[in-house]
Amino acid sequence: MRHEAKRTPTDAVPSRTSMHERLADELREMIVDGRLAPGARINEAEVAERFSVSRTPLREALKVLAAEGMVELRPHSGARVASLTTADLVDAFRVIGALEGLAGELAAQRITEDELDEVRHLQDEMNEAFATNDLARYFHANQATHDIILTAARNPLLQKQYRSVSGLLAAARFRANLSRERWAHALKEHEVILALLELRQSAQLGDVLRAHLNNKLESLVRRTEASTENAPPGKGDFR
Amino acid sequence: MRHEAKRTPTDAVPSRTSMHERLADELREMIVDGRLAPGARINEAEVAERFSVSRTPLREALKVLAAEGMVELRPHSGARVASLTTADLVDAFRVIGALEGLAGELAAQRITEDELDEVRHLQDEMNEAFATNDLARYFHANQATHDIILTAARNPLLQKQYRSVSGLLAAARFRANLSRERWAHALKEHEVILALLELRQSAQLGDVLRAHLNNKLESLVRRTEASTENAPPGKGDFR
DNA sequence: CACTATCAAATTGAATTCAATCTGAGGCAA
DNA sequence: TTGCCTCAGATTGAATTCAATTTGATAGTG
Repeated sequence: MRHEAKRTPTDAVPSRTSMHERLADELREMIVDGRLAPGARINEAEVAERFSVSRTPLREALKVLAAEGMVELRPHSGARVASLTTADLVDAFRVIGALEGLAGELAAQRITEDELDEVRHLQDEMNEAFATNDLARYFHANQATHDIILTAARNPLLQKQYRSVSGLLAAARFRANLSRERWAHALKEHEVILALLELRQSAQLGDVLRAHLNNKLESLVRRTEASTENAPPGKGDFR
Repeated sequence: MRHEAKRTPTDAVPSRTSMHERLADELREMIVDGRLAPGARINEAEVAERFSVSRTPLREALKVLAAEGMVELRPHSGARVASLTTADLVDAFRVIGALEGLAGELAAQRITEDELDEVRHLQDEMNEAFATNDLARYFHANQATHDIILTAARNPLLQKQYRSVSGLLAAARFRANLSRERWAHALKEHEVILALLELRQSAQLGDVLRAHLNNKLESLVRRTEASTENAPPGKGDFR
């Protein structure tokens, strides 16, 4: 029955998502993009004040982030942005590898022609980035590619798990600073990935993606075993 | 008989873990073992009353469980125990497969002799269970085996992710009711698993475990495509 | 000087209170 | 009857309040 549509005052009305969810999203973003550094203390009163909410929904958000591993909660002490040890990083890489392998297997079966086109385009972009030595652009196109694969897998749970772990890695400010050599190698790997997607070789793509991530891991380990760098504590604190 | 000077120790002592954590654990357990059925409504006041706490920590626990996918929160309506569609089940199985494959790869490299002994013992137990047609005992030994593998992988993040997804499956009351034939097949697979663990064939074990899970998935799909069974709503509600 | 004990201020944990929204039973008109 | 409307009670969402614990500064002691 058609009744006169109610007004939907989009900005006067309390958003349709709950407070704690928006807070969790916002904080997660701040952690992932580095505005909140690993180890940084999170003072409930301060953050609540900054977001103009009470501590109640903020604490709910912190609990969720703690469950995701983004923050550490110590009883009666506060919440801190999680700071991963090198071992944690390696663990996370392995899990990401397994998940990305599965994503590849599924994507090879399910990717659409449109999505394949996007991947091809991103492939070109990565090559250009390599030619012009534009690392940032390469990283961007690289991540976009993996994102398409993840989407093409059509498995929401996989997406959630992947993004969760990938967020942890991003928060750790891990940056695979490529040698020119490894960069070229990665490009080759991406060619294979695209080819296998086009050929819809599910199992092989899974293997290649697992290997791809393993390579990244190896280079990470090699780099880290020399320099044990820690994020300067207190940086990015809320106070 | 002496009168108790204090309340029962269990609820008087300020436990080391926070309230919301214990609540989340308790509720998760209730969901996983079926005391709370999929789709069951969770009334905050009732549950809070039952656990003798205020709604505040309970709501925190519910948020965490929602993030894990164990409950669904609808704004201003209540929380319900998540009820997975068949598609969700398939998705979860695939993710579990990927994670278990990784666990196998790592376990093959890291399992201790003691742990191997445990696996051997459980192997015997599974065989006996098969001989005596004791399904419950088989399931138990089977899960214990996978648990050892997961432990032997020495990757806490992997463990967390695995348990999270595996909890979802358990909550869905999925039960691989084995035909005698598939049961025998599964036993064979377990022999291979043990052998590869002993031989420390990492990659092969990964493949076998992924295949093992895929087989389970296939049998699930085959069974489900005939009968679309839904849990009776309202069963196991808190009210 | 190093080390410990102490205690007020700061901070977190949880209960209570208040506000917003939903649900469902009954009334009413077609 | 059937369908819609209304409104009170139930329920959830968030703020506030109160209690418990930690922290850090300070003073005292060997």
